[in-house]
Amino acid sequence: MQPTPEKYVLRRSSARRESFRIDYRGELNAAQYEAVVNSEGPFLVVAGAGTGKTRTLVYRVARLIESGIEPTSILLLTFTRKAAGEMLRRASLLLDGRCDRVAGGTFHSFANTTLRRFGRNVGLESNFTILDRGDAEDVLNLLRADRGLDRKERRFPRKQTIGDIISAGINRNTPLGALLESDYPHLLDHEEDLLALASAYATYKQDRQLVDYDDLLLKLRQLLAENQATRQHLSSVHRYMMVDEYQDTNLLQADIVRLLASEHQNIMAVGDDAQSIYSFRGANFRNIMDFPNLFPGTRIIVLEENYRSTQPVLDVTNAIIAGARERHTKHLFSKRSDGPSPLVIPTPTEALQSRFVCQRILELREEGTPLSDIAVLFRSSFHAFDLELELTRYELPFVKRGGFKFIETAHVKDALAHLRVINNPQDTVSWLRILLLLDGVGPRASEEIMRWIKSGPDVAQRLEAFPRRRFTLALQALAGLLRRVHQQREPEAQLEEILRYYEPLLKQAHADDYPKRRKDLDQLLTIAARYHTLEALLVDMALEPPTDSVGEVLATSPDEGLLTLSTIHSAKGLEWQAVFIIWAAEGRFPSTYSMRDDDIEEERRLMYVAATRAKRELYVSYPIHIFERGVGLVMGKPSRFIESLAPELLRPLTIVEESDDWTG
DNA sequence: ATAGTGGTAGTTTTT
DNA sequence: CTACCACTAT
Repeated sequence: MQPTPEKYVLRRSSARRESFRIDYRGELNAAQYEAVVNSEGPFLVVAGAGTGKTRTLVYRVARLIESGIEPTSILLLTFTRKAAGEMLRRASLLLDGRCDRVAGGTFHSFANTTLRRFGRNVGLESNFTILDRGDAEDVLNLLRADRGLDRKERRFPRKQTIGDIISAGINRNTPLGALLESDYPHLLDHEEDLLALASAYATYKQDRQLVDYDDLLLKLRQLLAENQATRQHLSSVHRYMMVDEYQDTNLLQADIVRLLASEHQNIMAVGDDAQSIYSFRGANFRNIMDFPNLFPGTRIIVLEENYRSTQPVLDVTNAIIAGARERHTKHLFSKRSDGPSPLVIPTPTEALQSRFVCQRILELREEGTPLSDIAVLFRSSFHAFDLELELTRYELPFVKRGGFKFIETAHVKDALAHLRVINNPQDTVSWLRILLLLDGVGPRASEEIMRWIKSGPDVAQRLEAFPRRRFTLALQALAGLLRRVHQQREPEAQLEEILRYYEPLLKQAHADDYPKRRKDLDQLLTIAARYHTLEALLVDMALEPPTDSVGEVLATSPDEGLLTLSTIHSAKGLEWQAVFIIWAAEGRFPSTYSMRDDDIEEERRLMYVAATRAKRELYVSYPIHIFERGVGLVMGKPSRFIESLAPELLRPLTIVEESDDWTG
């Protein structure tokens, strides 16, 4: 063991300290200030909802740069890339354009760029392909069939379940056997097959330069753990690290953080245990409390003054979280005491719930709240279907975030598959998609063709030379396409070639709804036009696919901003003047699928996240009569999270329909 | 080996 | 409602 030399830190002279352009002391409260001006060593900032967490991070970035630190040596890991971009944009406004040069993004996007550069050390070429969840399931399905597991007497779990299990094992750092015992005891019979399948899956990907979401993190950790030189290099490059939303990171991500900070320990984690809502991705709200164990000597800063919401709103959110089984760490308070009482609105039916929301939004707009400052939040994407129709009738323009992803529709995946094999000819997942589109080609023939093209360098040439006459015409057309695409430089032009080839196939397969699908492809073309390399396009489609879908009335009123409809998960970190939470009914929220103890606790935190999005007005509604498919009309019960709240906190509002006759 | 049909079970949240 | 399975006809 080498003795580590003791360090003596030279402080910046006070003359230098006076020269900061930003008045940090004046613009931040004491706790925020402490988090902003301390740059050396590990910090944990426990920041309640609306306590200026983002503000703190933004000012800290500015402060670091103003202190003379190279922007590129700062790494800001956030939950979405959008969040990182937003923060850096704000920092740039605050200070100057240097802030744009800060490295920022999600764990996954950071892993992606790092592995493209240094992945060779863990067996990855720079052109690896990222599999999304659907692709991963396709592979699992294939392997399951190969092993005859689909034909067993005792039914083997569905591909989605298999994917869940394998992914959970990785993200929770738990061996499959233990995981089955604790979470899937009914599948213990299949333990051996599942283990074999998991390892076959890993080999399959490794052999073809395929990487799923979990692999991005797994390989990055492996790289950092096994390759000392790379770890030291990366750690020295990223001398100042910040991790946002730490409560939603998992053990694998914690490992990565620990390794990345190994050279300097300059790491600030920011989060709120009460807002941990991603356990299905392996996050555990206790992880954030483990941070000081990961980094001995961690200083903890707690932000408790809420700047977002009025006290009446906070009283409700505090009451919601007070019902949690485990105590959380903070009690929020606000200086904004004025404001209307939050309301709970039982509506006779779902249709009336939608009408109530629309009508109240119209009133809010007349009272001067722009649509862009109003949001409707829900547990699950489909809860908003009825409301979407009603909003269209009321001509209220909206964006919907979360839920449906056009990237996952079959036709978009088909088109992208053609681009993907250009980038990585070993991408058999995409080859399979492409080949199955051809007339008379099924799984067997695809398999044969893929084997055939693998054994030669020029794919197009091999396709044309495939010996079975039956497929010659189709394969020649495909080969021609590949050649034309290769001649194009811009992703947009490449995609145009592909669509010219793919359109007839699409028309044939989906004669009925062809126009609708064609519109999605036009959308894809518009997106592709924003990119100048194929790789960048494909990476973004995998890691940050477009999730906003815009309501149809958009065209009529582009200027006045859009109302936001959002799942609560996608609303994380955002805020609005007025927030509606719909479908706050037992069975929907909490969802029927989340009735186990741990799950219920997370559902409660989810309700907390939803309610804390509101600055001033909060409306919680649920239908009394619910039409349940297959069952008929049932009585809706208010969500347990709001039912127990005192009427002084959450004032009940009764819906009365205007009667038709005016006689009386 | 593939394509088409008919019946049935499952139906959240996201990188 | 749709994705998935089993089955049948080509």
